[in-house]
Amino acid sequence: MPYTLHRGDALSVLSELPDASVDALITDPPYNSGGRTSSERTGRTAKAKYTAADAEHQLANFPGENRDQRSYGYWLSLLLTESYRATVESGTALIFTDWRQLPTTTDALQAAGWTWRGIASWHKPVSRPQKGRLKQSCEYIVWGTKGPVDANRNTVYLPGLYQASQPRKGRVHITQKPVEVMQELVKICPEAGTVLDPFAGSGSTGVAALREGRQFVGIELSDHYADIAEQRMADELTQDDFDLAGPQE
Amino acid sequence: MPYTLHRGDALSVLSELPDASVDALITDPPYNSGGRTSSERTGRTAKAKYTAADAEHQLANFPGENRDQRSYGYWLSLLLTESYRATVESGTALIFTDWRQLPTTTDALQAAGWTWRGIASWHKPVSRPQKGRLKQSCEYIVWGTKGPVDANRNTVYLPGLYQASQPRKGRVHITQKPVEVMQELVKICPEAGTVLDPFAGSGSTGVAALREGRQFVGIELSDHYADIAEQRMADELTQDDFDLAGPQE
DNA sequence: CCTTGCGATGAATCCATAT
DNA sequence: GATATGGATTCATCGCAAG
Repeated sequence: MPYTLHRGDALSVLSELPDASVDALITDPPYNSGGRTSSERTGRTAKAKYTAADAEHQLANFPGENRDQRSYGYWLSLLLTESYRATVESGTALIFTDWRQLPTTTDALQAAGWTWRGIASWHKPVSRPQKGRLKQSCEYIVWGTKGPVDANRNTVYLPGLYQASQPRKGRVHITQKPVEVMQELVKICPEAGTVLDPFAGSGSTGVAALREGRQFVGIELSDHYADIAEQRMADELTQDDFDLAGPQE
Repeated sequence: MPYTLHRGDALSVLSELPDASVDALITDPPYNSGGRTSSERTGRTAKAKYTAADAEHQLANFPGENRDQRSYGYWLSLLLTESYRATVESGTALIFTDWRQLPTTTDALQAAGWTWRGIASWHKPVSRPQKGRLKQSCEYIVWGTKGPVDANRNTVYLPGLYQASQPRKGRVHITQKPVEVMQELVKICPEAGTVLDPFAGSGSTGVAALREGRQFVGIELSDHYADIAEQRMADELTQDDFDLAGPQE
């Protein structure tokens, strides 16, 4: 089976993963931002913060959006420390973040022992303009490695800017990432290596990993989203088998 | 005269500017990054750090690249504090930075009293790819305001991503910014308002401000670059007059 | 005027060697 | 042992000249 999906809290499950068992950590943790005051950030649900009041979709809420600034940094450090342990030498971490949490994320990454290597941008062409302001049309991918970069182990050349709109049709998660972007990013993991995503959500990272011939280990707390992720990954494999065998006559 | 160029150290000259005399701070300070060890960062010239070993151009060096990490943050805070004082209420700051100094820049901005509002990206299509890595193809624009955003004062909608290559033809500064990008950015300053750039360099911000009908106050330490900036801005005005009057017959 | 081809370049990063 | 210097890497893009 090229993928495993654990159900439970990210930190608890991570602590049970064996040392040096994955090649790349690629994840999109809850941002705990989206609000000017502490109470706006911590007292509201993800859905209230990240979806417009007039949005008509009925996407499910997700947990883990109630930390204040300090505890967010602390919690993220713990998480990245456990992930570091589970990653092989010269393995890579790619962490999605928004502008507000970017400095905290680079701090937490380094606090956890990773060598910070840079920032890439994900540009979302469809985003709301605001009068008298610069549009917040990018999210950011903070990346680093466990020790030195091994150019023999990983021979791809990846871009520093990814452009794609959030999925609209068939979207099942509020902050779902486009699979085409994730497919590019999983190439940072050596072929047939293992990608870890402790916040699997609706499973886009897993789908992308499978499509690119990587193994996948995911963790998801919410049963609602874990069910969706399992289904999407299973469909992906069936589709692959179909492609390989061709239609039966 | 729609522009003024002071020659001297940014901090010293800033301290002599009157309170609330400019509408927007738009600048590209020296980054003091580039290098893994302290001595690599502080002991080498800008040219040694930021130009490829095989480059054939002979652009002049620029000063101010010898601060270590802590003093960079301290110095930038002082600078942004003085700029804050010189800026009107609801005025805007746009500060260029690279990935390494981005967290320090957001800290310094806030330490100086500005309200941090976001990050925009400048994507440079021409940048060196590297094996096993994500390309560093973006620089970042950290932006904030002095107090609340006043949407009546400033009615433009600005993008969050700017794509343009560094000037190639006629480039005079190692880190010269494309005028078309700066022309977009100066629109954050109300029409006929004043843009301040304490690191004027070869004067691209000034040229952009003049083209967009904004006043400009610049500061530049190096006489070499101050001469170039004066010339470029003077040419810009002559060109404008020419455009307005049409060719003489 | 448009197309093709060639050459130069990058706010980079790292390793090997010298001091 | 820490720091300084030199050289190799790599490709999308852009300027320019030729066709």
